[in-house]
Amino acid sequence: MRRTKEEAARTRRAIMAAALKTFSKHGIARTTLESIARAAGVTRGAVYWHFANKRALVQAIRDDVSLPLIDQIDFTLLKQKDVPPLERIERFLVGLIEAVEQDSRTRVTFEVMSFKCEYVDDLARELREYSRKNDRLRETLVKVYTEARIGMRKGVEPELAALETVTFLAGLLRLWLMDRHATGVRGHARALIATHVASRRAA
Amino acid sequence: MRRTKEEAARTRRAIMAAALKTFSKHGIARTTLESIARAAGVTRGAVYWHFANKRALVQAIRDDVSLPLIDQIDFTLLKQKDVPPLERIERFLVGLIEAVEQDSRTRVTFEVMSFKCEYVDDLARELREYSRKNDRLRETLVKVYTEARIGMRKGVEPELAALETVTFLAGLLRLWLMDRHATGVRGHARALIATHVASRRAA
DNA sequence: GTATATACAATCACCCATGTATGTAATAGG
DNA sequence: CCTATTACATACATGGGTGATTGTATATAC
Repeated sequence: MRRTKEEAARTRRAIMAAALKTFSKHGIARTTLESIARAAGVTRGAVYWHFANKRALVQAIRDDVSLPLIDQIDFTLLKQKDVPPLERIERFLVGLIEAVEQDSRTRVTFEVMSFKCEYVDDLARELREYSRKNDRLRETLVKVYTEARIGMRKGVEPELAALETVTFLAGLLRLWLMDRHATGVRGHARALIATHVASRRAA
Repeated sequence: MRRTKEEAARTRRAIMAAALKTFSKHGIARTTLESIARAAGVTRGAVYWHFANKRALVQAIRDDVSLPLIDQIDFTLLKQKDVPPLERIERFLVGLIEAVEQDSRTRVTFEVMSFKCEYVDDLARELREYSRKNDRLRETLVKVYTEARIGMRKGVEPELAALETVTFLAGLLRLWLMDRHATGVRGHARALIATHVASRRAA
């Protein structure tokens, strides 16, 4: 029963959505392609048609949220020259939190990648990529902090400040995702970000 | 061939060591009890004798490093009343980094728990426990920061400062563990910690 | 209009991990 | 010195997932 190209694209998205949901419930490793297919209302044949294997599926889901996010990051940090640099950094951090707050697909994908994924064998390279992304972000932040140096406290080196912001972001995202009942970081994310950025500002 | 109690304890430790090594290579999910047994020079019978199943093994490995670490934390932060509070916090952070730097068992265990473990089904409670540990650490830090208030910059609330330190620590550990080739955070951990604590100090 | 590629479904063969049950030798306890 | 328990090894039963193959109806291209 061959479907229209449009219908095929829809089943592809349905498989990805079902996979994400199942990954979130049972983790990537314990999720079988059969269960994904069932959740998507298709058979394993369809899954294997659209994706070579589970790893390719994971990759597709991952890219689906991370690629547009990266574009947005570069835009916020580098292109908005009319916004003062420190405020650009604050907006960037707030923007990321808002992304996971508002878009459930982004949030759940991050949850899966953070807590329900074993970075091993073939997936180990994903971790290295993540590391490189962090490094590129750090370099970008160095530029922005250098640009902002006039309004910053003395003794704050752009390199260290950038590294600390990357560190802060990594921890913030992790704790935000872990705080399911909003008793900890979730309620204070914006205040935390404000404090973090404010600690660079000159008095 | 029944062994002495001492020998039995040794095989138990050998199994845990072999398991940790294999978990680190292939992740928890893809590691079979058979491969652990082989790596430890025993059979699956021995593994099942000492541990009910894989989950119990993971739990044992985890507790083996985290329990003594927690004791040390409380001591450093609360008992050392002769050390000024902000310095206690710095020592605490440095102490954790030194623990993962110097003890390979601690380091690899953290690596496995951070990047090679899916927190799902039965293991989901481990994540909640980790969350609670973070929360207790936050409360402890609130006390220390309150004690340190005299020497701190104005406008720095103990609650937010504590939350930010927990956030910083989570990110620091994660990035430190990810930085396998010591090109990023690993070389600057102490400087980062110093900067973080310094950002609370009054000028 | 027909051929071919598409978008799946259905079936098959295989391996592999788990849990449990049983065997066994030595040791610790009395 | 004797017995029950310990500390494993060995053997067995079972289920479940994967990848590949085959089948098939229908778009789509020509």
